[in-house]
Amino acid sequence: MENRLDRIKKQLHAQKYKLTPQREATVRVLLENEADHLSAEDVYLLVKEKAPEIGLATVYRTLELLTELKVVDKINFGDGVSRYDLRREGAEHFHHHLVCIECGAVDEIQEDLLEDVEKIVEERWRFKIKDHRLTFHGICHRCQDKKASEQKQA
Amino acid sequence: MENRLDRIKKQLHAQKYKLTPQREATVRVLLENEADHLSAEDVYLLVKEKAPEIGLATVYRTLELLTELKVVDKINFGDGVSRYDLRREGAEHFHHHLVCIECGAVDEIQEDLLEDVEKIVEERWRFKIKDHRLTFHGICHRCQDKKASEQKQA
DNA sequence: ATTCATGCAAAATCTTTGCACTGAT
DNA sequence: ATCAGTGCAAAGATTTTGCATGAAT
Repeated sequence: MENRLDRIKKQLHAQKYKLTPQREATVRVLLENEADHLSAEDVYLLVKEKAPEIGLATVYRTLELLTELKVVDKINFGDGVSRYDLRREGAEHFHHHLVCIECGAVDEIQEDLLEDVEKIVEERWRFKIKDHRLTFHGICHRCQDKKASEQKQA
Repeated sequence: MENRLDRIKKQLHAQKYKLTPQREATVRVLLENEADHLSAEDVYLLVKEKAPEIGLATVYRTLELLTELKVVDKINFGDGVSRYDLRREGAEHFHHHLVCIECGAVDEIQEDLLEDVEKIVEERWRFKIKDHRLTFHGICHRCQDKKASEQKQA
């Protein structure tokens, strides 16, 4: 964990930004909640637990900065808010998401899976791909199981 | 064009909704600007040209209704606004988008391309896919050409 | 009459901005 | 002394909601 924080610190320094206590607290929250997909408000509340003096605007500014540096990716699942997701280290591309329309859970797919598709798109549409967003909406395995056992009950 | 309007009318009636003049004007705007990716505000301004008495709230309510009926898809390219995109008739899945980070143009890919990927996701993650969103961010062929000719100039 | 839909304005959200202030170089 | 970074409050932008009115059955 410390390693990743240090690495992020270096990324900031490389662009002449400082890792202030507020920024560090924000990054720590992101690292500690990597599996979640926190909104700015979510991050704010979590940071506030450890550093109560921080302002929401600072969180927004930090998240914007981290997005610029590609430390996090800003995503939108269609509810009204932006969410922030840490990039995995060494990940070439942004990972994909599975959004469950029953329970709202968001699972991640780290595998690329799009290599072939991207090759086709680059060739056939002559489009130079820099980034992508892929989200599937459907029913997660947990909700499928739950339904199946409910069927059995009846 | 009339055919599609009629078909949408039937979809509304099937769910006990009426195609009011305001809704019809909104649908017409969507049909006439199918290539674009209009925000609610965009739609509102275009509808207003033909039916100046319409209110913005009605446009929002109509777009929400059309989204529910899967006549349009609501998408978000990361700027702060939702955009509304007509589903192609007979299209099994929502189409994909190419967003140019230079000029902002949004091109569409009607081809599915994801069949193999979806099969893998359904099997390996046991996720029942109902819908998807795939957007590539990069440089469109027009901007690539522009850059190339500028290079030649210099 | 009843019901659904509308227009308008107000409210609710989410996000950004202005500004005075602080802290590190 | 400078300058990036911060907190707070205000402003902005987008979207939703309440309510009186209007249209259609």
